[in-house]
Amino acid sequence: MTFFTEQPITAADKTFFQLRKDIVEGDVEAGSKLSETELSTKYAVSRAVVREAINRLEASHLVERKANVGARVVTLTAEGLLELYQVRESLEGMAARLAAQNMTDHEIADLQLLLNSHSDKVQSGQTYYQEAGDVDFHYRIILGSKNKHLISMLTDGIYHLVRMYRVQLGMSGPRVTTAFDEHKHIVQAICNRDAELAEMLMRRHILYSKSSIENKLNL
Amino acid sequence: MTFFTEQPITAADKTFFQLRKDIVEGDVEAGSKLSETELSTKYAVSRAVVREAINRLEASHLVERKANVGARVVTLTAEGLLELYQVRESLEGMAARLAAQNMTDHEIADLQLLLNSHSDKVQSGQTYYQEAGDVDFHYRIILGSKNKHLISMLTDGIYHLVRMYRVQLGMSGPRVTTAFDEHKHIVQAICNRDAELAEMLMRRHILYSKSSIENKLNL
DNA sequence: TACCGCTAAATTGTCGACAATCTAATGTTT
DNA sequence: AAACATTAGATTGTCGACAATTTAGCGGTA
Repeated sequence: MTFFTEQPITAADKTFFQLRKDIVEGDVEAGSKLSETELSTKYAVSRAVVREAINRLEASHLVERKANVGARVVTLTAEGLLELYQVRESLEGMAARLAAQNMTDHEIADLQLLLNSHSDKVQSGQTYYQEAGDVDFHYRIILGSKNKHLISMLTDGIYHLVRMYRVQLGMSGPRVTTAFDEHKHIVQAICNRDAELAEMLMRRHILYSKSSIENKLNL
Repeated sequence: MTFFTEQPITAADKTFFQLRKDIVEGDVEAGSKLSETELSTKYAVSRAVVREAINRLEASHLVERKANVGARVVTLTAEGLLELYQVRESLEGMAARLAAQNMTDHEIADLQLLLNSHSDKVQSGQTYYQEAGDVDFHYRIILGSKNKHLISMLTDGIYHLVRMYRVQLGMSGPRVTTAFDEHKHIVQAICNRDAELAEMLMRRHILYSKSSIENKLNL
């Protein structure tokens, strides 16, 4: 998932996006070492751009780096999932609250349209589009918060990690049917400009989402 | 303020820390352009390490970068301050809640010792150490949350920006006397393992802190 | 005068080579 | 045999040079 707003300019951009995709989708194994020379031949660029890409991945918390030693892809653990969803619950709850205050009427109307299109797809059983739709839904609310730091922390940092857990633990999409109703209620709260309710519903929604993953993992 | 846990290894580390300090303390003006060649001569390193330092500063949200154009130090605005404290309130509130759950008894005892030493200094009117003490206080609670993502977001990202606002807007330290009492109550809540209260008190504490800055700025 | 294209200077992006550091294997000593 | 020192290989860190892009100034044209 490369968010539609960000498009690569330099070679370092392209390498970063590609490498991030490969990591999130598991083509580069979790926990594996990232050799700079190896990657530079693999992606046909110089070591300098690979280094820049790795630096950005480190800032995204997708790899960990030690000076004079190298970078490794993060490993997925149950504690990591717990910590991740703790901050996600707090941040996205806040995003929903701010979105209820700051989204324009037009943006809210668009959000409802998005939800309706999802409704059609859910009823016709197209689970394939569900994940992208879910990401899109959350993404719009995050942007709707209009808070630069919040947006950056979630879209640059947290979200790709969330996706990494989802993809690699074999959850093609979130709980399809029930999650849709939760989305609906959140949008309703935002539409009513009920900030506190929107936050609470979003927090609960993410809590459910975490439980769903945990159950499938029998942690 | 360079946190005591992080010590520079490579030249890029040193340059990053130095440049961050210069930006936060205003020696490099807010909004000014960061010329790579200029900085490389100034700090006596190659452009490559300057580029890496700038990349990290970008990840810290202290500079903004545009491809093929360059990097500029962020500008301080009233909206920026509002957005910053919104996320700070949420994140540090969360940190206090988790700290009440996850800090060891020993860590809590240490925190109380720190507070006592502050008490002495406040009574003897040593406002000079107040800011460092305040940072240290918040820093320990953040670490006490034991949540890797939360720690990283606050110490790597948010905190240096907060300090940049404080320093450049001429607030040598936070509201000395009243803030100390607030700290005391927060520690008390943590000591009682009262997570909800700790969160609430921390949020309020930060809210007051924001108001204090806003008043001094007559925004 | 205002607008457009062009050129030249300056700046950023990329590259390959060299230096510094770590790692692992080998050999040495107790 | 175990612990330590040494050394060779590989990997990361740093550097200066070149390529690509942007920016600003100049001249030309409507």
